[in-house]
Amino acid sequence: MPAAPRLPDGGSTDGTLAHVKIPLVALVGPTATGKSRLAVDLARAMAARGVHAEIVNADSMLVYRGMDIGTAKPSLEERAGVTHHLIDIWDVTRRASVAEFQQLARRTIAGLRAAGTVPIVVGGSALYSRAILDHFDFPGSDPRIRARWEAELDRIGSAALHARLAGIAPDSAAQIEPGNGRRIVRALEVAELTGGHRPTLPKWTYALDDVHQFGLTLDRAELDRRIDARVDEMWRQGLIDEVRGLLGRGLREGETAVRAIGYRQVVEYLDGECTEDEARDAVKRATRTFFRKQLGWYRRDPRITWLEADDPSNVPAILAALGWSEHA
RNA sequence: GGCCAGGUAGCUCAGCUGGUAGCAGCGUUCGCCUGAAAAGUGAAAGGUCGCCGGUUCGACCCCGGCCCUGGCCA
Repeated sequence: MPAAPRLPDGGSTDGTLAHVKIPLVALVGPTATGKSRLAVDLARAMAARGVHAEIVNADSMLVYRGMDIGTAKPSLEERAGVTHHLIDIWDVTRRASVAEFQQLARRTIAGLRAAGTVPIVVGGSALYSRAILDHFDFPGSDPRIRARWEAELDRIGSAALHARLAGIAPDSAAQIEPGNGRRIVRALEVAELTGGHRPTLPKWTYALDDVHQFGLTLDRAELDRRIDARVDEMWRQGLIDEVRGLLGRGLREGETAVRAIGYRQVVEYLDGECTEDEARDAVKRATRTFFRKQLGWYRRDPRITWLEADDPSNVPAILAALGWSEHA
């Protein structure tokens, strides 16, 4: 049994945590801004104050075992002894699911808090972090129903399927563009499953208590440069070999892992669809596009406190925001 | 030096045997987003069509000259 944490506000610990508020820190923001690093630094800074903190991954691709280089997964050294949850939990053949991840993450967070440990949720997958922190209820899923509608999509096309949806669930149809086959299929699945309409994005209200969300930001041009350098570094570290190995473990059979930036393009190269240089450029481009898309999600969230990437005062700033000032 | 091909959106190109250009691809910007989300999807902004002159009612497209690029021959 670990000892009850000593709280930085000087409060006495009597062995019960019922009266203690354990905050949740969430670090979000675009890729390559140093979220993982900051999370570890923060956890260690907390540890130095006698507060135990652990990291909960909220990145859709770090969950896959063997996808290390291309996902910039923090190495054991980089984790520096801080416990990370929900990394390397699935094989690449497994189809990812936000709803399932939400369950896992919430359970993990609840467990940590119950033990007096501060959860630091880190990840650049906006839907994932929102599903964890916000009011998200997923209506359920049925593979057979899904497969049937997917087959129908292949048969008649998205526009025609959209028309079908309009007849079944007009509200859902009105929210989905006729070209968006994937979402149309899902809406039909939900309609059939529940008889109702699919839910839409919730307001900016946390479902969990005492959430403190911080976003890392960086000048776009600088981020572009950083991404180029990082992709080159991935190549040097052997991304292609990593992908080769994963192909032997069924990467191609999975539906989500193969879509990951870096992996998709290298698979295309290995399939002879493009040259190695073209693949590398494609990875850079895709990553740049990706972070712009991430920015779109986060900059709309009014709850996020923004921090400049790599600013050495970020850790103290976060601690101060939690009310744990330096000389408390 | 000669010959050939070409100089059209930020990039790669399409186009018209003359009536001021393309829903093009990539990029950029902005938007949507509840079980694949590093996914999926919608829209917008970008061009004095290498330069100068000529022919013509009118030229990006025809003619002449020049500049530049690539290739071939010397």
